[in-house]
Amino acid sequence: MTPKTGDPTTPRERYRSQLRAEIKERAWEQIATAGATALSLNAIAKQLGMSGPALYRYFASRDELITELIKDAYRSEAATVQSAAAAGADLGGLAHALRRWALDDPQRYFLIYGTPVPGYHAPAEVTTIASEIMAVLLRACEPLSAPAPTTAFDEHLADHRQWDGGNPAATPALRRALAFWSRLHGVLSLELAGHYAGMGFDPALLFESELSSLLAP
Amino acid sequence: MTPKTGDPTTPRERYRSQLRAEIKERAWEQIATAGATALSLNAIAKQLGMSGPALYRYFASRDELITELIKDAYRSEAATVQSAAAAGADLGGLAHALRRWALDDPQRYFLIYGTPVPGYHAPAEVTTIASEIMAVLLRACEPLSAPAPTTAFDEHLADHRQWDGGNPAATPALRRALAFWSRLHGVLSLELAGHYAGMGFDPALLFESELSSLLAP
DNA sequence: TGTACATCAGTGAACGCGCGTTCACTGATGTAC
DNA sequence: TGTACATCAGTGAACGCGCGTTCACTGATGTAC
Repeated sequence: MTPKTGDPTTPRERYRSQLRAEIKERAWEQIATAGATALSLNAIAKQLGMSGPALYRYFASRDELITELIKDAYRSEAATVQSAAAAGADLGGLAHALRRWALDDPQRYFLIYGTPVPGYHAPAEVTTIASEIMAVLLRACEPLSAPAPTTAFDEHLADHRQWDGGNPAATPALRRALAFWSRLHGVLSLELAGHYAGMGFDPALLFESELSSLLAP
Repeated sequence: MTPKTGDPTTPRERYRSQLRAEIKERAWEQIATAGATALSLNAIAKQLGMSGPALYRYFASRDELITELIKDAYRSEAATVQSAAAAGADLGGLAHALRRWALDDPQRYFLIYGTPVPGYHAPAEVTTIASEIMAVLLRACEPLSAPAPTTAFDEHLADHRQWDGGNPAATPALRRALAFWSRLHGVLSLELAGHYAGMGFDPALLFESELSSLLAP
């Protein structure tokens, strides 16, 4: 009957992880409102109706909180793409899932893909998750690979593929996955930052146009 | 002999604009080192060997300084693309010029294309410069437009082109310019933010690959 | 079931910091006669 | 050319602010016998 050590089901531990989650939620709200650099522990505490120092029971420092948020952002992106793939989505389906994920919370998107902070190094776990995401994209690219002429970039890739985790994919699939990833972020980052705003067309249609350029070249 | 009012050649005025320029230079150095949000007037003043309040002779506030830096960033991008075009560069030449411009100072790139600050609205001049840049890209796209089949996005663009300043370009050229712009920023933003870092291939070759996808589809 | 003790959440005061910005003032530079 | 005045750059003190973080402490919750 006695819970094992570390079992997260004792009342105290449930309360702890619940409050941790609540702190993160408020942090996301703040980031959405004023950007990640404006995130303040004291402000979060005030919103939760408690004093600033109380948060130190749950996060060792402001930096640890932000690191946790970054990890969560990566995890949610990975979960999005993985569950879409599990539901049988093809490359186009993944693209739409990723777009929805990005539009759902632009500041979460920018926490990963926005302006890098000089000197900041992401935790190791992030690299792992990023390559899991790439692996899903890569798998979705394989069935599309036609026997197209090999490019100079293909040859380069054949010699430099530290990133596919020993995936036996052909280099045309690698190239397509990289193009997919890049074009996707091209449209998304410009759209989310508002750079299409004055132009009057619907970014969704540009997204579709870029997507179709990837599905059958 | 008496200089006209506002003539920037009196010693005092030359000194003024020189010191303004020096302040901006230090500001760029700070941004490159610690990011734009860490920019501090007091720190700049200290680097220049003067007291903090002295800077208020040259900029009304921290916000005005940052706005000025953003404008300068846009101006330097426009100058880059315009002088390349004036030197006879085609679309590929413009792409390389833009890439060089971005790599030359990543934080300057991110000041324009990085994480947007919620609530911040760029000054009107910026919109003007942005559309000048697009106009150059558009002109470079026109000679490339083949009589390809019209897409759904083409039709949409035909009805929504507030952004080309009355340019009579055909919609295929518009579409190509938008794809060019988006793919360019896709590769550049991912590269400059270090997202290709763990992958081991040369981003320059991916850039070339993406570029060639635009030149002759 | 009740008592004695350990664990832990949260508080309030305090520290030191650096920030943007204002203000009255000094001293040098330029202008007018 | 020299004197009287206006302009303007830069200083140092000061204000108020909010930040992250530490520390000793209170009071509630859980644990052991």
